[in-house]
Amino acid sequence: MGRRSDHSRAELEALILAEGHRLMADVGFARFSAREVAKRIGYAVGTLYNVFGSYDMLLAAINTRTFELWAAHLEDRLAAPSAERIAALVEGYFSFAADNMNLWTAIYDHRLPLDMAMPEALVTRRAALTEVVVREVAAILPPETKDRAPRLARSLVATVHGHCTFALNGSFALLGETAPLEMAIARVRESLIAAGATIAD
Amino acid sequence: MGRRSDHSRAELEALILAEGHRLMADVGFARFSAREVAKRIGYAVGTLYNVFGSYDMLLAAINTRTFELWAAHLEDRLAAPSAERIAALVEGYFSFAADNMNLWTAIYDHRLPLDMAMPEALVTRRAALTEVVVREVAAILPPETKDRAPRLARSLVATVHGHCTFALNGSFALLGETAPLEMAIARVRESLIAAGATIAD
DNA sequence: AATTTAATTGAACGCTGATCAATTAAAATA
DNA sequence: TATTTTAATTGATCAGCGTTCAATTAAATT
Repeated sequence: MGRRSDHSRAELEALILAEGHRLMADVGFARFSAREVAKRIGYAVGTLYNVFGSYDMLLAAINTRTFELWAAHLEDRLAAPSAERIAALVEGYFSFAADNMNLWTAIYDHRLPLDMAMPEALVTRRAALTEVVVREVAAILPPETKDRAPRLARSLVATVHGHCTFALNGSFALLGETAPLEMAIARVRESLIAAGATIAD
Repeated sequence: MGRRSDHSRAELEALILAEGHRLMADVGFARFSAREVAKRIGYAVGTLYNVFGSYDMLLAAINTRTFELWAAHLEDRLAAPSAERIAALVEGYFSFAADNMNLWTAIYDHRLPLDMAMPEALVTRRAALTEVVVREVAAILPPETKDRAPRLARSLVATVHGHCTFALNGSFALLGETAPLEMAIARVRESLIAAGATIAD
């Protein structure tokens, strides 16, 4: 068939994704552009559209990759926890966001058009992040209430997300708060203890 | 002086702000443009730049107005609370965001360049929102711990913000959560009770 | 009436996402 | 090998964006 480059379709997709992810990390959502990705990999803009279909789908793919790196980061922290596991989880949430601000921010900056659904495959890959938290929450809930872990875990992720957002966008600093991470950990502990969890320290 | 329109400088600023706010509500952050605002009020683009200095400052002004409407909405809910006051506050946070999605979202979509500080006047006006929450939290804390109200209030706002974000961006729905508001209220109550607050219901 | 002053303009610049007829080269066929 | 078919790739083109600033306009001053 008429391909004329060194790359198979799958390789090309991976190439675009890798360079797109790099560009997003470098310049952030507002300055990201498909043209710049194309220029950096030596292809024309049209090729990116052929491979990903639209700008939105390219962004969705890039952000999904970020989700996966984020989940891996959490697992890293849990593999050699420097604190109690729940605190390590919250710290991992924060440190990934802080160390990858542009990537992390892009996840929430990008919204698909209302008439455009996230492909099932991407949904599944993104869900892995929450699943780590569900597992850890279930592990410390009393056996008879473990079925509450999914809902509680999602709610705690939301709690941490809010604190992380305000920490990184400067809202906390503006209001004089100097220890957002400690605040987030405290709120999560309170809710877990209210749910009957047993936490060390 | 050489003004040639019907509007004083202050009136023109108010006109741009009003129309800009309307456009933001209509089309959202991604489709908002200074050119479209100019077209709608019958001025040239350059005039908006003369009045606001930059696109960023126009957006900051529009979002500050949204903050004020939001705070007013909270006070409305508190004036005739349909539930216990803290629950009414959380409900007010959610309902403003849900009823003004484009405006609410724009607050967090827009970030000033790192080398550009938010004007002090705007910071002050935005802070009014948090002050409502600080006041309500202080009112239910034991007298001897009222000095903890500011930090705790900010943290609870972050908690609610996270839940509201996930509720509106579809994260909760995607994970099967159907009652984000109730979740947020539960988390806030747990933290307030842990801090020794007395809450009705 | 002539001059000064300041508000307002809008063409120009370099960028964006998106499209799609034209081009290219590999694969299939004769 | 020569021809035809097929599909990957291109990039000019379009409409739009934020931003600038010399030129224009009209009000205020002299």
